[in-house]
Amino acid sequence: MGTGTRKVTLQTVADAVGVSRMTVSNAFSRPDQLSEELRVRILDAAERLGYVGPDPAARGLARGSVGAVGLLTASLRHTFSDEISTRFLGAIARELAPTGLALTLLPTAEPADAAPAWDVAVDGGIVYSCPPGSRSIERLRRRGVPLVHVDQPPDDDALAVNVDDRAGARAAAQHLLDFGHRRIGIVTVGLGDRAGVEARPPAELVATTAAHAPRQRLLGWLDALDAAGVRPVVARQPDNYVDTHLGARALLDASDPAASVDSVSGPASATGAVPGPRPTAVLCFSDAIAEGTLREARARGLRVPQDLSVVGFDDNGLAGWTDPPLTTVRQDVDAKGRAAVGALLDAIAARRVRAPGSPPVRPDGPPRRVVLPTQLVARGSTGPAPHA
Amino acid sequence: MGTGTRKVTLQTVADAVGVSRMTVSNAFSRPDQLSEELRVRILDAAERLGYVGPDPAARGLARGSVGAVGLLTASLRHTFSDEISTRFLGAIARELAPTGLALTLLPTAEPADAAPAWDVAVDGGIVYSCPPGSRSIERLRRRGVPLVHVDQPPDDDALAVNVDDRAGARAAAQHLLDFGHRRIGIVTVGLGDRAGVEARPPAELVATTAAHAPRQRLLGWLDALDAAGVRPVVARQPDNYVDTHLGARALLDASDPAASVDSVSGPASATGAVPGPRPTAVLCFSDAIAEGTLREARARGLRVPQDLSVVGFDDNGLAGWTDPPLTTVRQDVDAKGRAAVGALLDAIAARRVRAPGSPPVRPDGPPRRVVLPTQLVARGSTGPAPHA
DNA sequence: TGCTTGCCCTGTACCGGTACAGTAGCGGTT
DNA sequence: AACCGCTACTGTACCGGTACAGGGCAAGCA
Repeated sequence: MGTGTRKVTLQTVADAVGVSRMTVSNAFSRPDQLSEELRVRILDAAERLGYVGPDPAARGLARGSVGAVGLLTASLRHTFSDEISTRFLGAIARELAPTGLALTLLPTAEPADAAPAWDVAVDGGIVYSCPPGSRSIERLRRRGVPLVHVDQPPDDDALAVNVDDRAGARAAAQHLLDFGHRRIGIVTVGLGDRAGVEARPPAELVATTAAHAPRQRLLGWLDALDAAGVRPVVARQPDNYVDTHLGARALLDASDPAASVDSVSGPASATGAVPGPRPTAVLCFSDAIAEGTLREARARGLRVPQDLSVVGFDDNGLAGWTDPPLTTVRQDVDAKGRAAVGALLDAIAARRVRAPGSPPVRPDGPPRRVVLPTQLVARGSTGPAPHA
Repeated sequence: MGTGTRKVTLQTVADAVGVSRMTVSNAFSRPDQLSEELRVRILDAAERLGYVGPDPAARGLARGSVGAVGLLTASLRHTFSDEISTRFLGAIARELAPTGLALTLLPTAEPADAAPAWDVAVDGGIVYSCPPGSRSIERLRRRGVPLVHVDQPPDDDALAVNVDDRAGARAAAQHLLDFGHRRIGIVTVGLGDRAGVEARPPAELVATTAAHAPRQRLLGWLDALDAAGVRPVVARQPDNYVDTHLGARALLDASDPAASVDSVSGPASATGAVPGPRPTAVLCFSDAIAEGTLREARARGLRVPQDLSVVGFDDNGLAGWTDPPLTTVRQDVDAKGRAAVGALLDAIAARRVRAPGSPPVRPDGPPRRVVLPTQLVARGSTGPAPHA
């Protein structure tokens, strides 16, 4: 108990038992490398001396792997607010659990860049809804850490897991068209932080939308609408997880029942979105926004789906419980997590056999790229277009 | 490009530039230790050679800190399903972001104990709703890693952040009593995985409930109910995040309108919960369960609050949006996260000045222990007891 | 008896950095 | 000229482990 209590290390235990340091190491990390009897003796001595086990940092350095995978995501605030992101995280955690790997949430922000190049050791990384080219990602890539990109625009040869957002959105829009809707609104994100209605033409909106999912969904909606000659009214929904009705409010505010402009008249009016008759249906970026739209509709005395059809996206846990239950596009978030973790574990394993610090290129076969399907789930929030 | 491409390290760069290894290290980690001109030269050379920066594992070992804090939680599946846990995680992440520290989700499960003592390096840990005495926690504690316990039963001298669940629950129960309710149901978790009504006396239920929050809330409810001589009917809600109505269903199934037993008759009937008249009010462990209870009530044609009052707990994001809006007990999850991270950062800082591997005991002052208040939020889901 | 085999254990050589205590040079006092 | 205090860089000594290639020794086998 003197002041000179040096840190207890493998050596301390080795000396106490009278074996080599290596044997103590094996007692903890490779039980099959020594006799059971000696192992027990060592473990007892360790317990007695207060040795808790190999220091993870040192082990990580020596082994070249640390037992953790990183999650790179733009904003964690964001990630924990959105139900789909959260469920995705949960799926990852669930997949990782049996492997014993930890999940490290890496800060991508790098607030003051002056800060020391903070960097945490990981054996692999999942890049999720993260602006491509971020410095953290680049660093990991160059270091040869296996990365899996999820819901990201296709990068050069990188493992990727994506959802067929575009096809899902297309199906959603087609669903409305099949019901006879011709005046269709869109409420989506990624176009700015202030709610409002877009005057810009759709093509420009696509170009403006940087984030992957919003862009793909917009593309999908437009695929179907363009083919039908329908030009939608697009409203901006702020990236805000409580006021999910603001986009719908802007959309419905913009419609002037007195106006006679027919939005079916095609892409003629170059002025963009002008006040027109109220849409009879709304395509929403997410179920959360769709739910806000339902609230907004109710607040205005609009019946859903008689007066207004509403389509969501994701099929989150609430979609089936709203009133009316939400027609939406389902994505399998669990499958996404499974695929991501699976691919990552494969890549980590492959790296281990090949070379400890080998080049980041993958000479063998094409990079594994998964695209998960989406599926339209028709519920009660959509119905035939009302007679004009 | 030859096969002999050795790993690029500090030394590689040092040799290329013609300086000592230490100087290269400083160029990355302590820019003020060398002239700007040389630093630029070194950084350029590093870039050219493909050196990405100090290896985090090695740096962690040498520095004694890795730039990450751990989150120890019983089941991550659990943690990501519950909105309150999720928001707590978000709050932690938000607090951590400006510090540049990563958040590592440590697996507490240790499935096959035979697995190598998986252990990831962290500078500190937050223990959240985790069975006390878990091996991972114990290991970190003995290693001298600062830990903050959140929503955990008070441990021996450990930093702790708690919420005054008991007072909140007491207030909730008192609120019902003030409305004249005497037949009160409780739907809570932690009593088993099958929905049903408890026959055991309340005292035993308290003893059975191991998890901290469920126990404290139960204690709080009973504080008020006991004082009023009311004996509640307790229903078990499985720890299940989709079928949140099962507890309420069991509770309401158990009530037989024909029976004449009056639960106000005090703790006389030693047989425990017998079919009695339907409760006029329900105390729920969480808002999620309260929401399920609202659904169940509606499905049975019970009006809330005219026929049945419902109280939740937590004041989650949905509580204000249900129909009717939920009376609940608010806890400030953000404050909880802030307090936890604050205490942890203090402890980490304190450890650094004291000694790198000093004893885990804290000789100075009493351990910092925070208890955050709760607050009853009365909304529309509670009202006067109906006339019998 | 001699040779192989396999089990246990040990010695050496790293893993890739950082802390800390110098040392050299240099402009400026006294 | 001796002394001082700076700034800029260097050398050494770790940080606490693990991989891998032996080496001693008893059992198995011809």
